[in-house]
Amino acid sequence: MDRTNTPCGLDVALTVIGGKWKPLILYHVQSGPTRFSEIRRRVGGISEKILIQQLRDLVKLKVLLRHDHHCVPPVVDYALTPFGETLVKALAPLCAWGTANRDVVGSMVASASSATERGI
Amino acid sequence: MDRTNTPCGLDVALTVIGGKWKPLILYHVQSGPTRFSEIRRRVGGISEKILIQQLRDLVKLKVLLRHDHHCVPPVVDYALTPFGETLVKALAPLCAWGTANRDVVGSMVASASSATERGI
DNA sequence: GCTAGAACCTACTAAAAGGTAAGTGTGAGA
DNA sequence: TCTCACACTTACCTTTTAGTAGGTTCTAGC
Repeated sequence: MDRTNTPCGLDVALTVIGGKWKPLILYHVQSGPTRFSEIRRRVGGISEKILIQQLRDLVKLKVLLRHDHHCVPPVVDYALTPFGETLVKALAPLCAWGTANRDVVGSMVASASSATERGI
Repeated sequence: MDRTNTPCGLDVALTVIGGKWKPLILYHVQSGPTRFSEIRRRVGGISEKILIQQLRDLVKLKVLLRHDHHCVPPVVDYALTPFGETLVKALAPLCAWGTANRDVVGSMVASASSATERGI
């Protein structure tokens, strides 16, 4: 899915934060370096496989920095890069919008799906 | 995919603008009421089925307003609602971020995929 | 010795999203 | 009459994304 060649920058942004869990990961990592297991606990409901996959994606995109402490048992933490911080800053208004409109959107999603379930 | 019950508002926002084409649709509609065929031409590369699906989603979420002129051959246009405009405003910084970082992200996506293609 | 926890990996499966190709009814222009 | 454009709909297929269930290597604690 190459969405990096359109007039609208949102496509670029969505290649970075698209997916079910990436925004949540970013949200829970912005407070500072966070360990893998800590992210998993905070996010909740995510499988390890998916979490690793998404973290790797974000590292490849240079949004997150992976810091392996090279000890046994393993200790690894993830933190925002400066680039990642610019992204999080750009994300803030959208996050606020979502928070302000959670109930509105939630009820509309619910009514839309119940309507289609009833075949309307 | 219910993402409307998390501490982070981004999930709410992504239920609205998630998907391959929605941001692009929003982008091309923000200038004023736009006809279906005009949106299709502007977006480019989208199939009619998907465009209709996405437009319907956005109408259900009360982000867009569908105006059917009830004439034959059919004339229908889509415009942002006031609610949709608050969303577009919240989206602006992210859009700017994407535009500013298109080349950076694009090259990183490219190098990441070529790396995996080579089995690295 | 046995278990738990750390941070992963691998195969397989399920669900969601997107895409293709066809068809609908109508009227204006060639 | 024939075709085109309009705004869709339907059935079917492919791709992408997410989830499940197992395994690995190592150490500390019981």
